[in-house]
Amino acid sequence: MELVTSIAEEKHVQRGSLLFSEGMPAQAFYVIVHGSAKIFKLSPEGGEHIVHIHQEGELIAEAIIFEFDEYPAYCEAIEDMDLIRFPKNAFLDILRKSSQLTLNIMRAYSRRLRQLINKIEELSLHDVKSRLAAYLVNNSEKIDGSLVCKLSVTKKDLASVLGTIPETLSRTLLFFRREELIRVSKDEIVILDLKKLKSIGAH
Amino acid sequence: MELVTSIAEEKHVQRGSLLFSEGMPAQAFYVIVHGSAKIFKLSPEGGEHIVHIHQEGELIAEAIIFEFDEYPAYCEAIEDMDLIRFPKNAFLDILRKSSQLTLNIMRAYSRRLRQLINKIEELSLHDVKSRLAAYLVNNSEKIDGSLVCKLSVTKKDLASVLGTIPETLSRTLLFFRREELIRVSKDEIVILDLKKLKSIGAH
DNA sequence: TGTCTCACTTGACTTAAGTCAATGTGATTC
DNA sequence: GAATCACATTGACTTAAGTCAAGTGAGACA
Repeated sequence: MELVTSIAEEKHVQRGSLLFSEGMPAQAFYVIVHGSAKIFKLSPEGGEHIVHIHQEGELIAEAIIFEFDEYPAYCEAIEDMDLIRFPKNAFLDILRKSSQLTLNIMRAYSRRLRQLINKIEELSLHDVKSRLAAYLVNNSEKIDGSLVCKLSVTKKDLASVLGTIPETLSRTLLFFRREELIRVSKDEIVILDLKKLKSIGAH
Repeated sequence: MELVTSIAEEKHVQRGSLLFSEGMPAQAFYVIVHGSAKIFKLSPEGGEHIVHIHQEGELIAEAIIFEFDEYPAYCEAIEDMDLIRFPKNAFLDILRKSSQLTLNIMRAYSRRLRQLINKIEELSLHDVKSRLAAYLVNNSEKIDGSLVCKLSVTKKDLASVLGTIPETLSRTLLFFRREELIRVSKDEIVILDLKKLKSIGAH
């Protein structure tokens, strides 16, 4: 583990700028010390689709260790980020010797795999109403008696995470509001009827 | 590696029967020696969505090594299968000692991750026409001068792989036929205009 | 050989969700 | 405080793709 620290470098990325672009030579992966970032793909028409949003403490692009010569997507800072950078080749050398470390990374892989499989299930099996309902249920926390879903990203980004567009998200939120399932304020959504949301989320 | 062989067991599964079901205790993962299988999820209405189709030589459910106590999806044999079964706990013990093996497994993980990310991109960024076109382009092989996509699965299953339904697949194939991009026979599709298909696939 | 059963196809209809366009809102900057 | 800019909302319209239903074709099995 000391070896790992010895190859690590600090890095800072400002909100709105790219950590890497799709197609760039992939020479390093990162851990977020502070801040957040979105991983996204661009459609030929320029529409972006967010594959994942990374928060503090998470690994970014660790898949490049084995598989990729180029980054397979874009990564843009949502907030200013402090990062630790791990050069790929130096890291691989260490991996060959260590064992517990590889186990930890594999655990991270497994988790990511599960998330992706769930996401595929959502996209192909459920409509936007269900996807939003499931998101709200899974991302809410109890704050003095009521369930609240903090909007850590803009609605535009949330739409992209859900595999839709801002207009549709807006309309779906409106629908939920009219049904009195939620109450929406600037940066949070209060859940009024968890049971109904859950049943919509399960479709 | 001899250790690994020592914990392995043979297993046979007949076409149409389940290797495991979603929610079953996950005590082992498998390698396909012969045959093929589909990994799928069920919607509440009973519709199935195929997440992946595994062929000879591939690992099945290796993600359960770390992450899952229960299988996260269904697995059904498409053809009769000969398998090698690896009990999870015995395998984990070996992993802790070996290093090259973990590297190989991680490489498999990375590959799977990339496939899933591509699939998410496809589902959320592209329509059925593009998805089918991309599938045909990526799954065809040159057989005496002409590009052919062997249908190793039924059209029903192919539809599910593409995140759609048989009716829509049928119509889309009809559309491609009318445009003279492909010629469809019982169990294979001949590609007549690769360039146009590619441009549709890229959307 | 017929019939049973699937897989597949095709048609008519419906609908979820996207596009385009207009307008509103809230934060930042000069 | 006015101006700007991106995000957000809402309306009118379009369309891809799903549902439902009817019909075709081909292999399996008695």
